[in-house]
Amino acid sequence: MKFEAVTIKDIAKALGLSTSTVSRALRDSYEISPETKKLVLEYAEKINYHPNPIALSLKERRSRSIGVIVSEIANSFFSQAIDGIESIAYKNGYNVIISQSRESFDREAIHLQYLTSRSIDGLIVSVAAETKDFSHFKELHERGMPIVFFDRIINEINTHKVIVDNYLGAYDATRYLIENGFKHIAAIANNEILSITRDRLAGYKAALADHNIKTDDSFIKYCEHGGLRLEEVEQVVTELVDGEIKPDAILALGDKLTTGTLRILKAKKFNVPGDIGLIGFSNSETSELIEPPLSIIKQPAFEMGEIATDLLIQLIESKRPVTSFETKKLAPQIIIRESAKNKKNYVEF
Amino acid sequence: MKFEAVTIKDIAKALGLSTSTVSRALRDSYEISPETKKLVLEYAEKINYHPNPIALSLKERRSRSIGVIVSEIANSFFSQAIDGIESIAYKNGYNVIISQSRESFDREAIHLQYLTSRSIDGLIVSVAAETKDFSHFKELHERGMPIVFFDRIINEINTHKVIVDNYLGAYDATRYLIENGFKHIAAIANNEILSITRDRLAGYKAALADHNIKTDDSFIKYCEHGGLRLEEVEQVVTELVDGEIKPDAILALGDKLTTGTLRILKAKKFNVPGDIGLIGFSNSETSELIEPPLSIIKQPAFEMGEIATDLLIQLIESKRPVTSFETKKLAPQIIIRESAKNKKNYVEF
DNA sequence: TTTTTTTACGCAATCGTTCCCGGTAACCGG
DNA sequence: CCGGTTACCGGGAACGATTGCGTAAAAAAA
Repeated sequence: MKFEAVTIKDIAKALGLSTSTVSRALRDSYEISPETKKLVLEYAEKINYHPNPIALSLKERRSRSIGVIVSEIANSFFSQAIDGIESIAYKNGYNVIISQSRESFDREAIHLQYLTSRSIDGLIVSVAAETKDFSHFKELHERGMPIVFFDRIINEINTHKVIVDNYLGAYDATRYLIENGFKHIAAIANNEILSITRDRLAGYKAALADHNIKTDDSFIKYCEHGGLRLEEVEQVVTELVDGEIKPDAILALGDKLTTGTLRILKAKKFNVPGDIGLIGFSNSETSELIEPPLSIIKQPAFEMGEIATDLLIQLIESKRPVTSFETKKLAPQIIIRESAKNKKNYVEF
Repeated sequence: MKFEAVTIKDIAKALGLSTSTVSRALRDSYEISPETKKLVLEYAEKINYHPNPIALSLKERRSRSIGVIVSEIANSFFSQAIDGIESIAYKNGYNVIISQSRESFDREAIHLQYLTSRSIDGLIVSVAAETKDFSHFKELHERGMPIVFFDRIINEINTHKVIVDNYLGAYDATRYLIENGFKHIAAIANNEILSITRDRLAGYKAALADHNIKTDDSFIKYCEHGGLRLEEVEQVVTELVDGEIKPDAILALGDKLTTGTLRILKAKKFNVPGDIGLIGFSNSETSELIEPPLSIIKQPAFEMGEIATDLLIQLIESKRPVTSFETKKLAPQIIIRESAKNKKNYVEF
């Protein structure tokens, strides 16, 4: 399984030069005569020479590759974000190594270990739903690994972060529901410890409070694995609709939770929004094709990936240690469709 | 931005041994005494030594990474396939470098160039819709690069391939439509040159022929970019519904085409399946939530990714040149829902 | 005790590049 | 003609790991 072999040595030998000269000629050094440069360049072109990136990595002690850890690739939000990551990385000559935690702490730790042992230059992470202990990230960060968090961030680690205004997204969505006549609004959230859960629930509660609605803790449900398993969504939805006070609307605080909730509501033969209104965070490409057309809080996933990667590459390529970090907060996009419209305003598609 | 530095030399120095001895001790060579081994192993463990994969790659002339080229990551089919690829690659200690052609021939060629210059050990490809000239793949393959094609394959190159039975999928879907009373079935396909287009259209035509329905060429429409741009879908759908004979059902032969067609039909206020029935290839996670619940021909994307990766790794790690190749053909899954049900059998969800 | 065989380790080359030192011309001013 | 630039180029040591070969000391055989 040999594959090509043309190295700087081959050029040197063929042209009767030393490897140093060839190397310098290729890098356009001033101490090489124009004629020699031309000679080398032309010959290199002719035999289709390409510098061996592995040898370069070894020499420069950098791999020009960045690691990415997300919960799952086959999720609209993350695949769009990866799209953004990949595009910026490519522009800067980096490649991207992706791994999936599937919301599991153990898998996350293993992949983290694996990635660092593969000598990556930096890391982009959206933490797993299960993760409550951040010491593995912390230790790595303290040892000097550039890390950028996005979406699900960690306050305990001081580095660049990229998020949407989760508070605002949840606040506005909740406000919309209230202003459209929904009175009993339940929330289905991810794991309680997650940054996005905290921020989004805060927005939800604030909107209720601002409209003089008392927050009912039994109206807030958590899914440990972020709805990765439909059973947990079924569990909490069942609890909600079987409770003494049935909600008339649900705010779903995660991609999988939004479609999952709709799935369960449909299975239980509830009319949405007739019986229960629904709005949720989602980056699904087909949200408007869904029945009923889904009201969503959409994150600029592609852009988030781009920004995170830009920040990471800045970190990696910075000459002196970076001490001041920023948290980029982008605006979510709220799209109201039938699933969150009040019965009296409801129009058939 | 220094990050760790513990090498075999550090161990050697600390223990007063030579690097060769340390290396051999770590690899459990028989020529090292048990005591020395223990010493080295324990110290390595203590200072958290990990072999530098880049140095290894240089020495062994292999990078343990595989390249993947797909049209876009943020597409259910491909993200599921990548999921499968990633899982097998990870199990075998490979990492995966992903790039997107976005159906463009030029981007595909550039990425191919980039990937090979990054010294990958092998390649998994689903070719871009635009690609009519396969010489870049051919040349690479002839120079010894292991390649596995999946989904959109190239007959001209003799290597492992992984596909679904596209003929069967299209045949059965068409047959279903016919048997349910649809008479004028149009097909919307990808670029004409694509393997999946050829196979799927062949299945479509065969089903029509087997039911004594004449194939009408004006009923077959092509989208150069596989529906990546909604305009091209709009264009062909418009042509179909404005034609002298309006189809009463549409078979969409690609992920983006299926949802795209539905989008356009809805925009044009057509009732599906009342006015026009619809079935298509799709791996969308939300197909049953869509209005109307979408009938789909689903590919085992994850499994395809797994198999392709398995085959590729076999190729890479084979001692002697592989000369006999196989084309794995998996069964598509046909899921019939309301969008393809005849009016008279149609039941409201 | 001497010779042979093991045992256990070190030296140095290698993978493809870069880059620090030199070194050798040619050239120039005085 | 000589010292000093300048322009060009080569040698060889890295980067981190593996590995063939050589060899000292210890163990076994004679």
